[in-house]
Amino acid sequence: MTAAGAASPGEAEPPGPFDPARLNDQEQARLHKLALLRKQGLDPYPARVERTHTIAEARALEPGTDDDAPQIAVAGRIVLLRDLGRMSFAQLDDGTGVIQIMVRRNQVGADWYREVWKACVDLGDFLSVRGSLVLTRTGELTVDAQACTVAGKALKPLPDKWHGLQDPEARYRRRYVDLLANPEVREVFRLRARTVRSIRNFLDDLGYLEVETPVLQPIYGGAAAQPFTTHHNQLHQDLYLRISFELYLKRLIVGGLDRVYEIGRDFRNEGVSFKHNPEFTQLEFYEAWSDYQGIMERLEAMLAKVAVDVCGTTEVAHQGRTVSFAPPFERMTLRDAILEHTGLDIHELAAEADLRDAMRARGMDTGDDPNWGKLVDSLLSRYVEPRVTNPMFLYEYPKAISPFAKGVPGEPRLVERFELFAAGMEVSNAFTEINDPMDQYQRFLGEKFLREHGDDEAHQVDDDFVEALTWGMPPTGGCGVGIDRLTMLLADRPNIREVILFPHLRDADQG
RNA sequence: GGGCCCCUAGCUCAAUUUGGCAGAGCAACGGACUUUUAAUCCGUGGGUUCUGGGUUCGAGUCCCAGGGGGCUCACCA
Repeated sequence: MTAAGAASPGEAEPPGPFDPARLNDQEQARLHKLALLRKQGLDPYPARVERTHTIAEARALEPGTDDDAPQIAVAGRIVLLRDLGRMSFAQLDDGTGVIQIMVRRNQVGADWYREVWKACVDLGDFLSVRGSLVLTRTGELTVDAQACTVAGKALKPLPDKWHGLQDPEARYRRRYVDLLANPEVREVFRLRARTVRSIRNFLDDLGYLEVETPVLQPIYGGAAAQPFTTHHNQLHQDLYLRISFELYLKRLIVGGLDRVYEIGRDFRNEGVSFKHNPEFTQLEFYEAWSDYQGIMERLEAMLAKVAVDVCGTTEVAHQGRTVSFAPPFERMTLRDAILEHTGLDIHELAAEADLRDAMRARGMDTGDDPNWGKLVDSLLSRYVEPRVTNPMFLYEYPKAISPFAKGVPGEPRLVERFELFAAGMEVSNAFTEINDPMDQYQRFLGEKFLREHGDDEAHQVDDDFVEALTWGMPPTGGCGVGIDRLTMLLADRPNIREVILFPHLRDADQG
């Protein structure tokens, strides 16, 4: 860091976070112990300490007695501490596991035991312990300490050792406390990482190329959503944070990269809910010489493999239900699904006024939906989506809400598109991509019309993308998958904030 | 954004129904204990009851306003 005294801190320095007046009794006690360690010439924050084995490695060793016991050094955070006269038991956690240590006065020396161990070491501190790996009388694998070193003093008390940290707000705002106090939370994020790795392996093995496309975009598109806006000062250019990768990935298909995918962050300037965070992680993959049927099979195979890689089975427990990722997934047209759940036939009710009247006649709220497509979308998300448990493909979508999907031959109102639903959520959205530049241009004009008539999620015209298509694009299928939601499913979490390390929250400042 | 619920010690929670000394467990501090397993036992300290107003002799509790969070509806993926 900066040279000491560079800013000439004097007595006028504000007290800061270590002002005893701002600390509770426990924090003051720890601060005092920190000073006590230093007074004894011990560094509470050494750069390195002895460690021969991770705790997981140590647990795999065969313990001994006396002379034949393995001599090891482990290190970790003290998560449990029991004093027992002139000895103590503690448990260390290093992220690979937990192991018990035994600190005996006769072994470590009476002075050290009294002046350091009893006087300065707290629950929550990091510690390095060298000693023999033995079994205690009750058969617990234990490091019988010969020597200990404080490896990182904690100045805050640990949350309740039994209940951990429960308050959701505290858990999200200080995720590090959540992670250190609630080991099962660490597992969620390990599972999330395995999920992403499994997806990468699946696509890589199929010859897909992983790419990265711009997050800052002059024209946003590829989904129906409101963007975050930002500005490039030097270039005097307004920019948007991407709401999807779609239009850039398809430019790569034009360029001859026949199988591409990207895993990254999308940003949508909209409400938050149990399944919505303003920034979220999306997978999009595009495959030339495929179509929405081919993509359906790809996705089915991918999710079945991911479920097995991550959960060891295709039958995944989620919130008291079982979600089966065993292929083939159920397939149903969107029309049939809506018909089944609402009794409304969107093919018959093909005019906005007719559909709106029919919905109102059934007491359904059609409030803010500005057009026919949005009404269909409402029926789907309100009456179909919540009722789907096992993965189900709904296919053949209205052209009116699908500006990038190719039309179904002979069905002027339908496009070759599907969405995958599971556990009451939309998990994926895919279609046969439009490769006819004139068709795409007409779709953009249609979006422009909607935009001018009150649909502020309708697309901007992206002339540059249309031009890309004029250079020729092969028949292509493409797909987007919500990684956070998939993780919710696989990790059996009820809420997207449980699978995002630092979910978005309001400012904590008080007014 | 709407509706409902919540915010009390470092943590987990009581006390709110019916306004009357703000409590327990863990953690901390002092003590006992050399094989514990959420160790046990004895003792001690610890509070801006989210914030600001109001009603009242008296407010954690009732009323108003604000902040944050949760659930839910709307919207989106």
